[in-house]
Amino acid sequence: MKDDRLSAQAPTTVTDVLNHLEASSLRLPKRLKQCAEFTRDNFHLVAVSTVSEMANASGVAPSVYVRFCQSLGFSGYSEMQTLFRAQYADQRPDYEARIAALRKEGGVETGKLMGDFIEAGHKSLVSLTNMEMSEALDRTAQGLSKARTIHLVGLRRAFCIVTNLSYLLDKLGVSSTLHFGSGILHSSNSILEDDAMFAVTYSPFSEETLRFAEEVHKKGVPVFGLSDSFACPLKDTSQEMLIAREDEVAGFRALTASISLTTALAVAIKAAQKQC
Amino acid sequence: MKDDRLSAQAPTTVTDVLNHLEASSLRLPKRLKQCAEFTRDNFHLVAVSTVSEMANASGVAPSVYVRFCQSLGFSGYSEMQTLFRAQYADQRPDYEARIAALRKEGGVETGKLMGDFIEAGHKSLVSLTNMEMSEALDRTAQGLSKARTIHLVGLRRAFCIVTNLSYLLDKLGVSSTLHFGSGILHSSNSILEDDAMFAVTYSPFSEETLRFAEEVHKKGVPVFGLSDSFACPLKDTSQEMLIAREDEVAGFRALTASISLTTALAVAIKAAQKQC
DNA sequence: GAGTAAATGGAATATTTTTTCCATTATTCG
DNA sequence: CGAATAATGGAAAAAATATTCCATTTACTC
Repeated sequence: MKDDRLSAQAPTTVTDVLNHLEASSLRLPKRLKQCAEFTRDNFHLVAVSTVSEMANASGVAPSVYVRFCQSLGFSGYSEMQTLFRAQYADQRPDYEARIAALRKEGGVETGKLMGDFIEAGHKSLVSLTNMEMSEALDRTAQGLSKARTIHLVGLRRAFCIVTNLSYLLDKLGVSSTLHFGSGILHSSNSILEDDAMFAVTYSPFSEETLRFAEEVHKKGVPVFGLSDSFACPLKDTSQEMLIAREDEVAGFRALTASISLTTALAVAIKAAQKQC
Repeated sequence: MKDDRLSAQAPTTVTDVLNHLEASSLRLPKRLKQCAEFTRDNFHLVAVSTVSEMANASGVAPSVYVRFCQSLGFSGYSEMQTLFRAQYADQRPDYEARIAALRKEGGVETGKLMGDFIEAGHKSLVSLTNMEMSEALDRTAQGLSKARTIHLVGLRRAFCIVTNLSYLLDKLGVSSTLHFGSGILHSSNSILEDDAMFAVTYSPFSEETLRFAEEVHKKGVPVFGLSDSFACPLKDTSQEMLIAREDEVAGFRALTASISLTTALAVAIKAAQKQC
């Protein structure tokens, strides 16, 4: 608004928009400021909301929200929304065009790669969204919260997940033990009856993890599992099974859904402990 | 279509829809099958696309796509889209209502928690989407691909990320060393001039990681950094800096964006090596 | 404190999007 | 092979959504 040269041309990336909001929100009039603040804090809603929804949520009239978009340099809400929607779409024509330059300079088309992984991440998160999993997470948290110590097991790809869980539980003051390295099976003596186990394994499932879980299960210790598929044999030894289906890019799967799920799990365990 | 009782009432979760698609897609007529298949593979697009877009992408007329939605039990496309959009929105009225039951039974409101982390995940991924980061990732991959061995450093929260990267690089046949535990500083003798370092630290930044990176940098070894903020002191010692801003839920941050970014990085490094 | 400029909200309009309808084409079954 | 049923695509109608316009309010300047 202050600088017409800047606002005359629309931002070309989401980050541009956010930076712009950060910079200009101070000297904006009341209602436009409300738009700027709400949008800054909830920018992920632009792609899936109508102007009216954004305007209501910001506490302003739809016409004001449109004017807000225009003050950012867009022709209106639709144009801004298109930018925010672009990242979800397979076809990113604009994006592709801009990447072309990179490719010519001998780049490895990394931009496309990152876009693909981001898209896969969104997909993984969407498929994580469902009631049954919420309820399973709740029961898992309840079960694990009763344990004296939670034994964390996961090898190879899954190791990163239990590593993260171990850090979080430690920070939250929940007692846990991280099992790793070869010969984890031999450590089953250290697991007592009032403990619990959280085992993670992805397809192709780790024999070692499965056998460890089985052994512990036979001792009467409750086992809780996380995997990427319902076909995981952990379901036979687990009291409760969490599934995080991860979308793949060129044969590689980022653990996006798993890390969100287990972070939520850590907080839920703590919450469940507090309640007792 | 075959069973009117089933299709008469709309699915209430995204997973319901996907399961339904899985089950019924075989015996569907040609065009509806196209809709089912495209939607199954690209369900994340429903929230951000118009019928025409979905129809075009499926290779059918808009009217056919609407009929497809109706065959799933929805009144039309709009109703189906509302379901897919719900998970992005702060206000999940329907969802909340269903969770209420859980809460009463003494649950810890875990369902809400998981929803919050999923939403935060989407947000983190959205803010990761921008050109500059794509280009920085590309340069980082190029730089690291030239190293004899990549030294991975990250403590506490960041450890999970380097752990994952270590696994991926190993699987890809790229030489790397994972540094961990106390006294990592002493291991700097093992880092040679034609190596490179990838250091990860999140706010509040780990002194140990920063000093390690600095020391290695002084030896003339290229350092590449990943953090959650531009304020990270790693930028002074790093040749290139990657930023993954993570959204928080109740003071906790899931490493959603970081894990997507580093998974893409691993693949990009391999791609860069192949090219030389 | 009056006059001017900017900001605002609601209503009217324009545009886009969804949905229904129907004529045409394909498929199934006798 | 022909009749009946189902499926399809295009176009018209309906609905929802975005945008503009303007009267009113608010803030600022002198």
